[in-house]
Amino acid sequence: MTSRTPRPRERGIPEATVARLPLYLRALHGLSERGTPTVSSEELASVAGVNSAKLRKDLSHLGSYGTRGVGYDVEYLIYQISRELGLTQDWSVAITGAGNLGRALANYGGFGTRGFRIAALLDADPAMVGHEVAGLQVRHIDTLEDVVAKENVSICVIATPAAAAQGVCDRFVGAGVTSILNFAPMVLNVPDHVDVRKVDLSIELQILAFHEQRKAGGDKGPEWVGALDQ
Amino acid sequence: MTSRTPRPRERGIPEATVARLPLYLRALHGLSERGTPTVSSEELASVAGVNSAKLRKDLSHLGSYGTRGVGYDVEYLIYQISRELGLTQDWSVAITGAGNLGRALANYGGFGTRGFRIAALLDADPAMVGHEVAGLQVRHIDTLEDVVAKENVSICVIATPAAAAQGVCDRFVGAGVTSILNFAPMVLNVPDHVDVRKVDLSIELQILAFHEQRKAGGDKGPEWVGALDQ
DNA sequence: GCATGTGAAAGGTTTCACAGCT
DNA sequence: AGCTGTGAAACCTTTCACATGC
Repeated sequence: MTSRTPRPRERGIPEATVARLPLYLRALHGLSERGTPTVSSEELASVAGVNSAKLRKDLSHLGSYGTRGVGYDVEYLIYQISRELGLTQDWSVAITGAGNLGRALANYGGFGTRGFRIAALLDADPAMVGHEVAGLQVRHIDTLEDVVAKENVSICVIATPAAAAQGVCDRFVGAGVTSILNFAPMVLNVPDHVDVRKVDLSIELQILAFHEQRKAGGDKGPEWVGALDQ
Repeated sequence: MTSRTPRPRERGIPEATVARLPLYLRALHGLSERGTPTVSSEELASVAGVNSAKLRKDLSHLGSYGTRGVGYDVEYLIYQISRELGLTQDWSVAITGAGNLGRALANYGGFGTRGFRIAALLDADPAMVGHEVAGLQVRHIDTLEDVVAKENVSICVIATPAAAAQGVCDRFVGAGVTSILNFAPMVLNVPDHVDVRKVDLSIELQILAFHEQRKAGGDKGPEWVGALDQ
């Protein structure tokens, strides 16, 4: 606990901003492919689905990369955001669970592109081992520590059944992995220095159900709950 | 449209709270299965992975469902949260895209359980139509409007390639759907009264990469502060 | 005694509106 | 003129700490 932060005066980019940078990056790649040289905060914000004040404030945390009266240079901004996110290097990712979801993730195109490399797809089922998925041979979970060490894995994806998730997580953490993306519907227990992000389908559905119920119930006069920024 | 059960504070549950209610619900179901009759905010918070002050504040927005000096009745709280989230009724869900991801979602157990029913799995590929996935026959996307009307679909899941997502989205919105869960890596354009939530793998990875870079980039000091708290 | 429920404080995020630069 | 970058205001979320009630 007590993370004192003695002095590391890192450039503190707000979490909310970090979470939106990938969105801007994607929008910029789209503009880049269309050959657009510069873009205003208004245009970029519109493509990314946020408002322009928020976009400008977000970008201001990275530095002054725009030109007043003109806008932002698309390629330059792509580079700066990529660098900030750590995408100018490649990250090795190990996926655990070669079921429907694991295979879907392995096949996901955007996965293997810029910044990430799938180092391995692991599964506990011997019958699954050796099968080829997305150009990778499924390896047995027993090789986890080997894979992490040899492939220099620093990010892992857990796509196992809930019952197996904590065990797999512990092994990854023991092997030195400090970033985990968890698709299993459960809360993972990890030491403080490990980052966990979770993606939970049923939670998303339940949140939608809540708002849907509000709309259907439409009693008094409170206006729409409306879709906020995506 | 008739008399409703008067609720203490039906109005204005904060978004942040709504997003955590499913977490509490899952923790409570776990306790319920183990036969636990009551639980304190401290215990429940620990299982759900939040701190107790936050949990109490969250629950206070639903009403006063605890007993001072004792805690919360597990079954009663499950009911109250379920009702608040709109899970005491069943919601029909249509999934579009019978690729790897769509099949993974259709097979996802927690999906078909409490509160949600998969009404249809749609795909644009004629070769895919008719195949059985998770006890459902894949139907052609042309039947979208039919399915929404006949099955009373109010929530849809988009698991198509990015290029097809906006078109599918427009058709769902045109058919009257007002809640969308989007897995395609793009920003959907919808009218204000439609709710969109997005799940984006590459965004999650990029956020992890950002933090991973921070860890690696800081001074070399191994700040293994490994406090197994919580 | 003990744990909830809640004002108040602290911290974070979004929006506003305009100064400042091109 | 046009658009960025940014203090300040408004708003939202989390945490604190303790009065309240079983």
